Amino acid sequence: MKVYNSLENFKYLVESYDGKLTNADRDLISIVLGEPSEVVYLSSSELAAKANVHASTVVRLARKLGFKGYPEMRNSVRYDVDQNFSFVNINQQRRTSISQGSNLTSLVEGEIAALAAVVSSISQRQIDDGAQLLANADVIYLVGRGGAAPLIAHLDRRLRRSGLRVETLLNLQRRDMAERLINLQINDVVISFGFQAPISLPAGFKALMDHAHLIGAKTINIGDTSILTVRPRANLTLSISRPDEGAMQLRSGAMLVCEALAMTLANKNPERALLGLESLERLRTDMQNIKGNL
Amino acid sequence: MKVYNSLENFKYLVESYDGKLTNADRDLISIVLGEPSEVVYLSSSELAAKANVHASTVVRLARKLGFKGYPEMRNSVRYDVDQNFSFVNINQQRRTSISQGSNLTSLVEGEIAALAAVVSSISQRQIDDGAQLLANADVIYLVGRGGAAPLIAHLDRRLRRSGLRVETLLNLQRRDMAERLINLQINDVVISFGFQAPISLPAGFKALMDHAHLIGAKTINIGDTSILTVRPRANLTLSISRPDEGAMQLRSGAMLVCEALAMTLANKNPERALLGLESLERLRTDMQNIKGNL
DNA sequence: TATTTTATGCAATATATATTGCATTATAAA
DNA sequence: TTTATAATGCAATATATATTGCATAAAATA
Repeated sequence: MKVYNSLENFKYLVESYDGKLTNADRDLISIVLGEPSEVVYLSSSELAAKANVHASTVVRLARKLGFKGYPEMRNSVRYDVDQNFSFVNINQQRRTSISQGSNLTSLVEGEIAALAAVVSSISQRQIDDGAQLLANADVIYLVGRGGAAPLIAHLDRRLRRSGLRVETLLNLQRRDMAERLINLQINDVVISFGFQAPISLPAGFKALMDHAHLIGAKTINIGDTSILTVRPRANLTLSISRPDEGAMQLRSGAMLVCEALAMTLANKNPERALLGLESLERLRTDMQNIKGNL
Repeated sequence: MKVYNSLENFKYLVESYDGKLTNADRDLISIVLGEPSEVVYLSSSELAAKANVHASTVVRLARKLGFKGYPEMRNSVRYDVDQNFSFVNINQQRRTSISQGSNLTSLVEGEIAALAAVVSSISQRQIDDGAQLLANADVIYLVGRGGAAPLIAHLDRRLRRSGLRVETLLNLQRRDMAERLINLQINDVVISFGFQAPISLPAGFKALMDHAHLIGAKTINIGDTSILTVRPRANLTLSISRPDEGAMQLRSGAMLVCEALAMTLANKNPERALLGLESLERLRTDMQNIKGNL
């Protein structure tokens, strides 16, 4: 994208324009300055209509102000508008720095932007729905491949502590997967993770989903935006979009969504969670009496 | 301007689309969802170029999703973008969800604060030092208990891809730990994780450190601020402080530090990293020839 | 593997957008 | 008011963007 310097700022150009500006020009300018975020989407004739002038006048104004034509003027306005939204700015900064070495600061900035993006891609409602599914679950299966391992490790631990029964199916091949899913029941839930689908979906994903649907077990898909495109669909799909899709190995956004699920769930039935912790404690003590630290 | 109802939300349309979405579609969709505020300004062919597909594919995707053509789809995205980036909306979401259990937005805010804190608790210098230690390593041992599992899973994967030999020692008891560490050599590195020390240190942590120092292996400790208090000290200690110390289960900050280490390392000896990826690729192919998807 | 079905890129075409010459109208100066 | 000057709209043209039929390539299926 072309980088405009401050001298190309639309308002500045109008202010410092030396020649005469007609009434038609004034009308146009006041529309551009008054509702720039609308104008960025308008064609020359649309803008002209808004000001009750002819498209050619729009083009001529752009010329007057030093642009090559109307599209160039509109780009300038677009740039001005985008500047006002700091989000966009952060994203740009990150993209440029990501290509270089590691650099802790830029990494932090990037992840912060990724987390900020979570709010716009997932709604609280979806989290609540997910937690409800889990709350009713008998056994929860966590299915995924390599990149999802940290997510699965985290969710596994959190769910167990909430007193739930969890089975993790990590990096399994089709046949092993089938073997492990043979006991899938109607009240179970399958959470599968996938990034950059269809590359990193669990092996035999389609069969897995079909089987779950047949049995009547609920399914949840968690991943980046590519998870939206896989079929058959899960009962609930949580897709986390991030600005630099694919570039980054970290799944901070997805991790956070998992945590939100776990937290909401723990809040939902605190008795069960307490029970889970108690039995964990008991188990610990018992183990300790047998041998050393757990 | 046309008012779109929620049913026209781009993401919703993708999610609820019944037919098949191809890889080209996926690429396009992930660009649209990943950087919507760029996409709103793009023509069909510009968007196509970004996804390395042909403009016609863009038009056809728009049709698939129920739009009359590309311009209509772009309008929908424009509407989505305008909605999401308006501060009003964000505030609304916060207000409605704050009354309920977990609250995604506040979770996001908390994690963002935690990440921001990383920069002030860890220096680039420490990351570089850590990467240097790892670069010289023969075998890298990752040692930790429950809460560190996601961190270890992530680092394990990343380091292997950089062509390093990794041993993970997760949730082991003293005797098993001893067994696994019997081969520790002078050129090896032990990374141990601990949070809320001394509670969640690996079992037999002290013995582990003593042994490593005796052998001459390097040691790195990663954890929250409590890791600073354990003795004996590691050669390098990376302690990540977070504002709400202890309250949170997520180790986003620590995860980020691990990623920074991995990235710096990968940058340090790209040849080795390439080698790692190559042999991974070869292994994959070989496995595939034997049976199904890996 | 062979065969069918589906998706894709290319190139031709259609449509939308932008620009310009010219006639007309509005504005400014005498 | 008259005349000169400039601005505007109109319609023609140029350019950019979008769409579609068709041949080929890729994927799914048998």
